[in-house]
Amino acid sequence: MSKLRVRFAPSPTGYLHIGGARTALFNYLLARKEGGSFILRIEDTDVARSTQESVDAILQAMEWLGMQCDEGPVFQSARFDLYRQKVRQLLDQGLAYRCYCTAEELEAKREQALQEGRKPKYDGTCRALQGTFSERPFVVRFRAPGSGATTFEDRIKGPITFQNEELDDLIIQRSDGTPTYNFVVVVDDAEMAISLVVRGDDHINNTPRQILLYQALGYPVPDFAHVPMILGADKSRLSKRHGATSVMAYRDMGYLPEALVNYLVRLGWSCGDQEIFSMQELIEKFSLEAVGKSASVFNPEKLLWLNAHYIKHGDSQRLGELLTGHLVQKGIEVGDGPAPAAVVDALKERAKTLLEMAEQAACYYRSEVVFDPDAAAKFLVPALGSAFETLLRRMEGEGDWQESTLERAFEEVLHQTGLKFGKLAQPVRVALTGGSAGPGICQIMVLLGKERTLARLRQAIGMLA
RNA sequence: GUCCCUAUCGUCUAGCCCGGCCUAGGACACCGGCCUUUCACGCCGGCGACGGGGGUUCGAAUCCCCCUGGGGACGCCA
Repeated sequence: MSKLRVRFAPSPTGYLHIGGARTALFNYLLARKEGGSFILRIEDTDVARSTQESVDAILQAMEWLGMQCDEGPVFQSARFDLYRQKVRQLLDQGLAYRCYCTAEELEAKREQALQEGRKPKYDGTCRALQGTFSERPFVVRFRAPGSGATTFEDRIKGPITFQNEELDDLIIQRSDGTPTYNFVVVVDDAEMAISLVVRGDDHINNTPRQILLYQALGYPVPDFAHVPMILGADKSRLSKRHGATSVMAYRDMGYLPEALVNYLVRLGWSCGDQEIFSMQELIEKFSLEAVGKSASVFNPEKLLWLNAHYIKHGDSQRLGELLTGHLVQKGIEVGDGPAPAAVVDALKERAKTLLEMAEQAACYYRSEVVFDPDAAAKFLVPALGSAFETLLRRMEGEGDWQESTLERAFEEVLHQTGLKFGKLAQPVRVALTGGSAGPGICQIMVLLGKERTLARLRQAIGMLA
């Protein structure tokens, strides 16, 4: 059996979409599992809409997700000679013909057909034109068979058949001389020896036309696997109005790539009851046989849960570096504050995203405490004045600033003041962080360090008076 | 309108191919409880589905047909 060759072929007309990322992932996983090749091809035949920024954005997103390709990126815009030659070949063999109908005429016919309830396919006006030369601009159409049927065995959906009469003579070369998608995708997949095409199931309708083209060009037909779409909560095609659809937007919102990868692959694919998969495990366990046939709804809540899981179990050092990035984004310098990794250790249980964690972490780095008005009003009450004084004095004299020691010191203060733990801890938490939620009170003091802890205690005493 | 795909809890899904083990399993969310120094984490429990109708069969979530619902395509976009 020959080696598996798969590809991901995005068009550079925007950022990498969540759906595209999942398709790419399926391809990547298969290639790695089978020891095959994963090829990246940039489909930029629409010169007007393709941009370098989009190419960069796609590359960046793929790298972030951890997918590296074995070949490419191959740019279709650099292969126009090849396509032109193939168009020539079909023309010479009479398998394609020139069509002089204008875009306006076609549009009018299409609308009329749709209105009359007919299928809006090309009526074949220029099909029989022979040896007629005209100076008018023309497109090249593929001469599709008008009868018979085209069948293929989809690796996910099973056998699919189309009656050829449903297909029309599609345009393979535009009037400006550039080739169109359905043509180049066939030429490239064949020339690049792609053995399996894994793509979104919105391409199912294109498949029979493409198979006909493979045959006309004398190429072997590859296997196909059409992956179901991702829908929004209202079951319509996933779009911006359902939330972020850009892969990189998730990074900016504080998601970990492993969480997105895990979520995306599990969406439409499963392996028993297992929910958590590392990339390595996915490579071992992924298979097209276990991919579902129906579309699935994108569920942000579950992605969030996975993200929380990976934050909880991730390496603190690495997470600390990522957290620093988010802190800087918020205009907060980490310079003289606690080590980010230590902050991560204190907060990893209570943040679902790194962005959330950055918000919770801000108070350990800012020089000024930002008080939550409700919390301050409730806990920073005058009656606590003397207890705070006692605590301040005890802490001023503490030479061993670490959690276990501070806990003993705190206990002493409780004993002296006769207060229950919660009665003092909560107000102190507000004094130290500005809010009423967070890590253990002594853990906070350690993060803050002696100097800042004392300063904030003094500030609070000032507020109580 | 035509063609194609599809159909198990609100959502992701297991089971379906090889009918009985399914009084349909897991996960997210939600609700309740436990733990607790706050917020979380964690743990325990609960709620909750085979779209409808016909067949086939001793027996169907599982096989067949129809209907309905949902999605996609019908571009000189990809």
